[in-house]
Amino acid sequence: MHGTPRLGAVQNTTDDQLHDLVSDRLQQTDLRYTTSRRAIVAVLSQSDRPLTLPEILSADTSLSQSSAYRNLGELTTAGVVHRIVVGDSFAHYELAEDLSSHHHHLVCTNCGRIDDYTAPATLERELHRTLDDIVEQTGFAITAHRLDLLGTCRNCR
Amino acid sequence: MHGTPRLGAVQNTTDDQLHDLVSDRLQQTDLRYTTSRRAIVAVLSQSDRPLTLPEILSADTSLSQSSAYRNLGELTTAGVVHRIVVGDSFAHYELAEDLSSHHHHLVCTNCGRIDDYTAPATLERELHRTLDDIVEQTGFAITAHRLDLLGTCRNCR
DNA sequence: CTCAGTGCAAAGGATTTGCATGCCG
DNA sequence: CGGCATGCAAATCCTTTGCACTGAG
Repeated sequence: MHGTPRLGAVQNTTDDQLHDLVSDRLQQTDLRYTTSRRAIVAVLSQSDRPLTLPEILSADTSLSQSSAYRNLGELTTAGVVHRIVVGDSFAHYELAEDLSSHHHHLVCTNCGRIDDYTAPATLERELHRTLDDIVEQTGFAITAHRLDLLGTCRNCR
Repeated sequence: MHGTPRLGAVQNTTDDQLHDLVSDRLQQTDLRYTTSRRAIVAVLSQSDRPLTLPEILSADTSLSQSSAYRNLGELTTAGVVHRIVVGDSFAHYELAEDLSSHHHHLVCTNCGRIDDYTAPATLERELHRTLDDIVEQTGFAITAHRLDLLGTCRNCR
């Protein structure tokens, strides 16, 4: 995002590079990169949209619910995973932006599905300009922005 | 928002105008504009930021929890109230945009507080241009957008 | 061996709902 | 009077946590 990118951030990684990077990041907090944590990261990296816990579990049936929740929590703390909360029902999880790429979300207000989309550079540029202004105007220290587009997805129309 | 504004939308209403408008909108679904519903609307209209249920209850101690939840739900269905879900913990509620004005939110990731802010016209213009593009590119029917700025509020710094 | 990780089952917490009562139209 | 509204208490449901067990280093 704006500001200094995290050390080791990458845009296009191979699977191996991704896992090495995650492994490093976990070790900084004395966390092991276990089989199930690796499985979660693999599932998320193979998806083109944020997934719910049930979706993650059914993508890899070897995972157990409570550990998946626990590991998602730790991966989130370690800056590997990003948690998205939209409505009620399940939260969505995706890889952190610096392990994937900067993007925004299309949120279906009918079924809750979330898709990724990348905003045009012109918009992002204008956005960043505005963010700088706001930092000056308000006492707010902005660390991230989120541009969600709400509507009805193709399936629900 | 973009598209046709709802009939009866206003930017600057007196309290009376607001309540009349809400009353009309409720009657269209055979809902009465009762004392407690009016109280909720009054609390929200007097706030310059979205409020949680505990905040609403403490702003008007005559309200009871379950009825407040139920009424907020009905007001939301009737298009009078907008529900904002950010993290876990409590949801936030505000008057619908066409009863207040188009704005976005500064979300404190530390204490959960949400403040309103109005984006510059240039940004909104660019944003709308992008939205139109996206509607064409994806099968997504966009009904609203949400630009949240995440960071740390003045109190938490 | 040690200590983090796992998984089951139980607990938590915001929100919803069943139901008997109250009250507006 | 009839039906929506209310409020208490109980139920829901996603998520977290306690605890005993397992496994990697």
